[in-house]
Amino acid sequence: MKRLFRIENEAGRGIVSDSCFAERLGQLVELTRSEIAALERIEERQREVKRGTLLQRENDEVSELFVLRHGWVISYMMLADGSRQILRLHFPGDFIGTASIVYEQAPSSLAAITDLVICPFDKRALRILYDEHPRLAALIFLITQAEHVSLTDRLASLGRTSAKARVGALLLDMRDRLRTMDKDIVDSFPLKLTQEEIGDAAGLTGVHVNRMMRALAEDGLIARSNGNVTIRDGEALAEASNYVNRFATLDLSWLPKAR
Amino acid sequence: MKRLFRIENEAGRGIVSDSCFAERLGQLVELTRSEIAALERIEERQREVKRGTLLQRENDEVSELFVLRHGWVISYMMLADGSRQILRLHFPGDFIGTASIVYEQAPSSLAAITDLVICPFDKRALRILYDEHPRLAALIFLITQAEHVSLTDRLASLGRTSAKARVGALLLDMRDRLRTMDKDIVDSFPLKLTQEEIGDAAGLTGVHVNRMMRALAEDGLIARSNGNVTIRDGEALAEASNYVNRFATLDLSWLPKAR
DNA sequence: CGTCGAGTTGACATAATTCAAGTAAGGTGG
DNA sequence: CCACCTTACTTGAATTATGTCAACTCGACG
Repeated sequence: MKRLFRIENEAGRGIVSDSCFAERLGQLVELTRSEIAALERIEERQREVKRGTLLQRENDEVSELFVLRHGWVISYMMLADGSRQILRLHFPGDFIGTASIVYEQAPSSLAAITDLVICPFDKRALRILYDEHPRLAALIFLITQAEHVSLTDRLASLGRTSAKARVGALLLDMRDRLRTMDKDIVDSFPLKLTQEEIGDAAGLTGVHVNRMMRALAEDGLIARSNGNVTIRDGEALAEASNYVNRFATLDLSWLPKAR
Repeated sequence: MKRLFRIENEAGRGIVSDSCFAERLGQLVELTRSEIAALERIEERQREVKRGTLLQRENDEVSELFVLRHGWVISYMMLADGSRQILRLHFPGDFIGTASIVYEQAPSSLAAITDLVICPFDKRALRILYDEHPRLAALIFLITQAEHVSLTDRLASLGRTSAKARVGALLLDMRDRLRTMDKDIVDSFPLKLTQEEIGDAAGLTGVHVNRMMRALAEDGLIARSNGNVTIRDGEALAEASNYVNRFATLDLSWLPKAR
């Protein structure tokens, strides 16, 4: 039997239902029974995906978006000269593929960095939410707006900060976002990306990422050991990297009433 | 008497009502009478703003968003070292300040590059749209998603393209976006930004922007005369700058029915 | 007529890339 | 279980793109 009501677990999060969407949206507000039922109805069966798989290819037709349940995903664009820009790292709980809501052809590719579990959702189902569960539609809007602001921070990072700062900001962002879903993570986490991938995210070469991570380690700001990164002085690193954690305070006050 | 029905004017756009919002959303779909009435009800009186005014200051409390009716606005962030990243240029028809929907404190500043006319709108009114006019809420979502994809293109531009390409892409973006609202603009437009401002948008210094614009002119891709820019070979410039016009095709098929 | 902001240009400094070579680590087949 | 192969990481030297600093021009404006 599905658990339909919010239960506080040790992490302080509500476990709401088997639905990924309900799980994600339930982090922000307490969902009603009818909202949960609606989400379960429109959600397709969850799918397992092997590491390295391309979930979505740039310019291909798409009509699905996903909630990522387990694993890491990157979204990226390829440029004419063969270089790659990683637009976003996606962690468990994230909405992915939301750009396909607006375009029939995907503006970016999505690739599985690790084995995944994803929950697909046809974008046409959004209409049902807008018609019958306005609060859920508003929550999805709200999440995508927070993503927007986060992207804005990255733009400033690439446009106006040093290589060292860009790498530092990326690491802090990873730590904070992983921590929201997994309270076991405090300051250490497995860095599942290659240095080249970090470079493609930060607008640098892999070689230079290597030097910058070394430099950060020498400064005592981070430590590395067999694939794990530890933030040793988060305050100083945030200061040096111009990093702000945007996850603190979302304004939910304007949301419509639940139905 | 207000004109409530869509009328095709010489530019092929529907003139819908005195409401800025209705005007903007009416570009995408044919609005119903009740939708227009709802927009007019929640929209505050339009406001004139002098060039140079700060509409919104980073970290200040905000609860309004705007539609820009006339003039140019920039949104930007300041970094700790005093450098500035311009996040977005805003032209007539744009929604501005949408990030404040999610946060109580503004994540970025908004400044008037020219004299403006803006139409303010309290974010709490969004609730009314979600409750009573789902299609309008969905349209706003759709517009912000298109903005998101556009930001994504800029990220790739800053992260992975040369200074010349960044300046080229910025100029093409300006041309295309100005053209959507003003059909008189074909390939020439007044460049109301200083070279330093262009630099702050492209992640470059003003001095280097100067050199790159000169280089683009020498290549025959653009021409400049007393504050105006002309795109002389848009195809070649787009090619060289890795620029794609994303305005072509928004997918409206999933929108809920009008009320 | 003088001042001020913006654009222009040159010389020099520096950050990041490129190229190249070598090392460590993990996975696979015999 | 070892030998091999591949992939990622590391490091140095040379190169290039972009930034910095400083001086000069030009036009707008009071």
